[in-house]
Parts: sequence; C-alpha cells; structure tokens
Amino acid sequence: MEHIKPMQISIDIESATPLFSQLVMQIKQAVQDEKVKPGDQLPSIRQLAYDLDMNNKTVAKAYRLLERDSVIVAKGYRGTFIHPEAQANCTIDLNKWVRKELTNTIQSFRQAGVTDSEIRIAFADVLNQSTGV
Amino acid sequence: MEHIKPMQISIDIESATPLFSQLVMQIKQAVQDEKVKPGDQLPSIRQLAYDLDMNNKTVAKAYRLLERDSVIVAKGYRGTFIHPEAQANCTIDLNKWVRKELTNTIQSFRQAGVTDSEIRIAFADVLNQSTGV
DNA sequence: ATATGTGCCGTGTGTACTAATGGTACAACT
DNA sequence: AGTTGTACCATTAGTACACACGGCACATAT
Repeated sequence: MEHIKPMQISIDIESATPLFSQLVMQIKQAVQDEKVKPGDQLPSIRQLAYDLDMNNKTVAKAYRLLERDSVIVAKGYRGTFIHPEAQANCTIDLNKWVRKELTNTIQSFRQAGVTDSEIRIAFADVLNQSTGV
Repeated sequence: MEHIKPMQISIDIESATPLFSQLVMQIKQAVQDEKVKPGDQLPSIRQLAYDLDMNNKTVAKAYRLLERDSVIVAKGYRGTFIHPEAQANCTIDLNKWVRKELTNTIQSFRQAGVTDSEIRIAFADVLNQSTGV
C-alpha cells in the first residue's frame, strides 16, 4: 500500500456548480499550483468518493474529463496518475474555445434573422441526428 | 370587402409537426405551386384562425415567420399580401443553412473530444447570455 | 481475495424549453 | 363601429436534459 497525497479538496454541496465540476477545477488548480506533480498518484475513484462523501460515478465522471484533457492518466488496475504535461494542458480551456465558436456561429444566425427558438431546434436536431462520438 | 382565395389548407391536429409549422410549409408550397401569386391578399390572421379552428397566436406566429422570410408582406390594417419575390424566397431555406453551419461546428467539437453534453451546456449558456434579437 | 478503472442497467429531482391556448389593448385606417 | 397587424400579460401540458445517486459486472493485475 502506497502513500498518496491526501488531496486537499473541499466540496461545497450547496454550491450551484456541479460536484464533478468542482472536482475537476480543484484538481486542475492543484496541478497549476504545483501541489501535485507529474507522476504523482491520485486517490482511487472509490477512495476519493468515500473521502468526499460522494458517489463513485460522480468522481469517475470528473476523472474521465480530466483524462480527456490529458491532465491525468488512468492506468487501469495500477491507478491514476498526473499526466507528464499536466500543467500545460491545464491552461488549455476546451470550454472557452467551444463558447467562442458558438458565440460567432449564433451571432451570424441572429443577424440573418433566425429566431433563437429556431436555432435551438436546429441545434437539437443536428446534435441528435448525426451519431455522436 | 374583397374576395380572397380560400386557401386550401389542411391542418393535421394529430401530426407531430407543430401547427404553425404546417401552416408555414403549406403556404410556401402554395406559392411554389403558383396557386397564389405575388400581390394576392391572404386571409386575415383572425379569419384564418377561425377557418382552421386554431388560435390567433398560432396563425400570427406562422405569418411572422413567413414575413421574415419575405414570402408575405404585412401591411397593417390593409392586410397581408404575397411578397413580389415570394417564389424565389421560398427556395431560400434559412433552416438548411443553419443546420449546415451547426453540423460543421459540432463535428469539430466532437473531434476535439468535447462531449455532446458539454456542447449542449455551452450552447445553452451562449444563447442565453448574449442578448438575443 | 482485493483493488483498479470502466461499462451498462436503472431511479429521482429539478430545470428549461416548445407549443398552444386565452385575454386585453393599441394605432391606423375604411 | 369595425378590421388590420401587433404587442403585452398570462397558463397549461409535454418533452428533454443535467446531475447525482445506486447496483451489478467485467478484465486485469497484485
């Protein structure tokens, strides 16, 4: 049994921001503050869920997103670790990029006279029709 | 009192497609089939609503959309008429363009690993934050 | 046996939107 | 007075989704 840094994470159950999102942000923050460094092992999903008193799935969701952003690396039964280039990848905000793109697209629609309602419907259709990843 | 062509419109109350949408489509179809021609007067909103047994607002919504697409022209107390270039404007499908743009945007998001769920949330945020038309 | 990440099945609650309905009122004209 | 399009107030039912929760199972390793 290895010693794993106790991850000073505080979850606010009252906050409006989702639990999984709080987790993601705080872990990214810890990486940027160099409180954790590449190669460091993270608590297991089940363990962290127990410590923070939340469901496994919620923690798993946070881990899944962090891995997609290459901030952590899951190695199956061996555990989960901080990604070698975690710090650099933390600054890449996929979300901001998405919003920027969407803002431009939506604005062009509006200028063409398309109703917000119509935009929503078209968006929902497109997102559902073509099979997602 | 002028004679107005009786607008052979049949609304299917059971259909999944919204009533206002059925109206829009059928009027556009009538224009393309040349059953109505530029300058022809349309029934008033209230009259058509009475004939089709639906609410004024529903018909008004259809008229509003048709006017935005320059298929009809509302002249206030004088009534509503078929737009001079209605036929040409019928073929311009604003909706198709919107979907095409959205399809491209969404696909680029997906390829970047963004979850559909994340896309939805970002989309809703952007649409609500910036003031719509 | 025990632990790892991961997958699929489901439930419940809250939110947000569409679609359609109704009422009332206005200015501008015949 | 009556009609036109249009604007504002509102409610109702239905749908869709996010979020968090729970149980069960798997392969892979120590």
